Amino acid sequence: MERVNFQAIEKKWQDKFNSSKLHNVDGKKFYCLEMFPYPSGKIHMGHVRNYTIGDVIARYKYLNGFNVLHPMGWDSFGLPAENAARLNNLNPKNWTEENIKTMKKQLKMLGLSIDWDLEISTCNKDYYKHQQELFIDFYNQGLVSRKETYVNWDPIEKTVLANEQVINGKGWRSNAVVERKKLSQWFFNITKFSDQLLKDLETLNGWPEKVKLMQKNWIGKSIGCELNFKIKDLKKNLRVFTTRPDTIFGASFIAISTDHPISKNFNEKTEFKKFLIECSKIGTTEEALANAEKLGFNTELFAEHPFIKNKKLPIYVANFVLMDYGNGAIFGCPAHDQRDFDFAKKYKLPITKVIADKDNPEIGEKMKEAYTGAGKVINSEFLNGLNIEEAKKTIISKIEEEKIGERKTLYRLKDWGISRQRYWGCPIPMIYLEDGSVVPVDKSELPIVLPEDVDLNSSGNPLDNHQSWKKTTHKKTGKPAIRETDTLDTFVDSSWYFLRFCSPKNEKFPFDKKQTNYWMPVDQYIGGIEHAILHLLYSRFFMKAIKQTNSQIECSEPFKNLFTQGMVCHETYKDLKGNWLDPTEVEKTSEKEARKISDKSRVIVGPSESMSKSKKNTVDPETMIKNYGADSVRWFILSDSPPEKDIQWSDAGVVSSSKFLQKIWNLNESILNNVETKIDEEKQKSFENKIDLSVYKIDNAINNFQFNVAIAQFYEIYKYFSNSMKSGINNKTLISNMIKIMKLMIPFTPHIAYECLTNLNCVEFNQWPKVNKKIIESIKTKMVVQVNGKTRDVLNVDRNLEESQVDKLVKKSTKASKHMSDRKIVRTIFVKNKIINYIIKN
RNA sequence: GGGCAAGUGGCGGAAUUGGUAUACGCGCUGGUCUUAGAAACCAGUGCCGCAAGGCUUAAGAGUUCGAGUCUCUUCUUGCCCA
Repeated sequence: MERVNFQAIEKKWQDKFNSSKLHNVDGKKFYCLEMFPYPSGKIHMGHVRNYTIGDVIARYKYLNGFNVLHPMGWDSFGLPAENAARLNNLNPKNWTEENIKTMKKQLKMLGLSIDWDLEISTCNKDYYKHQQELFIDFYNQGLVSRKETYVNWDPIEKTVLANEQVINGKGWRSNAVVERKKLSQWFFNITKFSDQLLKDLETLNGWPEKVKLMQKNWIGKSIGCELNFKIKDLKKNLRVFTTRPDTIFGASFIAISTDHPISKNFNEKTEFKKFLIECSKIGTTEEALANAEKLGFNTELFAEHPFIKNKKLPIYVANFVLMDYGNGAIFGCPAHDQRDFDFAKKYKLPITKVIADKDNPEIGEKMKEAYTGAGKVINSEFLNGLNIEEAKKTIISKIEEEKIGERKTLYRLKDWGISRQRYWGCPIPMIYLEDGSVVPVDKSELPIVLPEDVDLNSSGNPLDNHQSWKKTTHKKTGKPAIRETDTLDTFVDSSWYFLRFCSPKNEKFPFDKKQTNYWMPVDQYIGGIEHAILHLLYSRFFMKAIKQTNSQIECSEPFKNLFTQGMVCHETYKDLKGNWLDPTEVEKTSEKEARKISDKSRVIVGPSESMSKSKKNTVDPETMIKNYGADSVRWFILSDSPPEKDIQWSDAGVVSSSKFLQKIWNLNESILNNVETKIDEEKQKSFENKIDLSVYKIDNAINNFQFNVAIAQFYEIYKYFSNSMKSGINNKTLISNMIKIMKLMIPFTPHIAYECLTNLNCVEFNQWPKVNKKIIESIKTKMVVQVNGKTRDVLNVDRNLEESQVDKLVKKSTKASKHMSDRKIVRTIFVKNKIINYIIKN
């Protein structure tokens, strides 16, 4: 048999793929989109997985008559370009463009069905010009604001990070401990859409529940109320927010944040200064505060309980109260909040139980921990006997009645800080006038182009250092002005790229309304779970903000269906000195053992982890494609695990994929050279039925994103097909059924599939085999025969037989009847086409 | 600490959604071919048992004619949030 020349076949078909589109003009539209890559240099296996999954869907939909949009672009602004440029003394633009060139070539090697005419790159001024326009639109709609705030300052990247970019108190990219710094920053007012972003999650039926839940928690809606506590000594009211107004009778102290205005009164006291130093040692993240020991400073002030006469609550400044949530003040109810409980124990404050706990009757100081479960209200005068929800309603009405507070909904979601003190990003189109006011630049002056002659080696923001670029004039007045030198967070770039793909060449507008309304929303979006919150939430915000600024856009949710694929993992290797080793430096000697190829020294085999450069456990896709062919790589990455789960990369797996494709190739060859034996009508019919059943199963599997299951079907059908070759089936039938199978393979391994189809003289390639439901209905089915719930026989019967017919067949078979012998049948359970179960008595 | 997933052979995993548990692939074992190896092909491969048969989906209980699937308890792992 001839060996497949993967490289030659792939080259031939890729030339065709690159100039063809998945357009069926009469078909229903289908927008298939994978998260676009950051052009870091080379593609990695994660990209291969992501884009292969997308390609299967795009090709599948196309073959089924859909008019498919399948674009690709580059998320090309960002810090790595700046860092790399500095290291190599290059311009970030050149570095980025080189990477794009390489990666585009690599993506093409995979045989993806991408329409490269739609390619966009966010660092291109043709793209960011429109982004600046959108920024101005948002500004005019009141969706942009400038605020002086504490920011998360990354000391390594020398930039501001969004809250979401701080992970465990460290920068998401640099891993440096984040500092607190006060700066004036630009914000998108995403919180104006908090409720809508939350509510519309319910309409996203095609999203994984997990992602929706994560977004819901991130938005963090909590319903509660604000209420005033009188402080007699200061002749002031202290306003607190609580989600548990039902526990008001259990209040035993008040705690305020260190940044609360009242705390400022103690700034001069040495005791308080000491306390502040103690607090600052703990750090600023919510996590650190939650885990830290609860610390308090007694102000020796007292607040009056609003419902218990003469009850005075001591006011503490506490380290676990945050100024930017609610009002920076809470009432402490130790019996029903663990933090309050810890605090009360430490400062010997009273603990009053106001919700009955059936399982733990202890009260007061005898309680071992706070009780946060359900129960009836006790010790609470007019609230007694109510459940928590009823009590909340009652107490809030009472509070509103007495005009000491009101119902209030609070969100955890914060406005989106978008200012970055970096060079390689989209310039913010704002200017500062001499009178101190800040205005947008005139739209006719867009784009505000990034200068290329910048000094990246001096410290600080290169744009701020660029004197001639900074200086400009205000178009309206002709007066001198200074440009904003911050650039936009790169998450802004990726928050609307999917809209730009609908009309990427439109010079006048960010997007053509007609095209956008036709293609949007994205029918299938595919990407990593790591973007479950940030990117997806920002994109949803953008869609809503754009709909608000542009009434002609109809879409309000950008992604109809979302699929989040798992990561690609590989074993990790270390030498005896503890240095990471690349898989290419290592040879496996057994399941758990390996040695270094160079000096045969022992290698420590570590657990399989997500591929990363730092652990050196990466596998280069290009090498794999060159060794085994793109189809083999695609086949393997789809076959070994369900796409939503992590996959273990295995070289043996790719080898076996490529072997299987070779077998498919051989099977095609032998069909073409087959010498017919005597035709057996019966066998021929059951052969055709079996293939039809496979069409159905594979079609089903693709629809459910079970590519691994679909591929298992291909293995089965291959075995069946090659075993049936010599058993009385005519050549015409063999060829027409092989054509069906090859068409089914197009989405998975397009090159070899199209090549085989050509060899089989297939006329119409691009049509998915019809799932023949009638034939599937007529195929014999297996009937399970059980006695007392235990399977005793399996009968191959016609479909839709009635109980009596099946019963006759069972009685004929000895296998099952011997288990019943002469014993009495008490009951028979019959499920059509599935099972018959006899219940017998001894 | 809270929330959400998940736990099936030596490994990755499948199970028509309550109806034959272990499909398919990897690995392993034996065989054919070959001077040898590789490749290819054939057969076997959950456990106990000569067999008939019995047992088996993290552990334990429950619902059901029937449970990997539903309910409860416990354990373990992963992810997210704090």
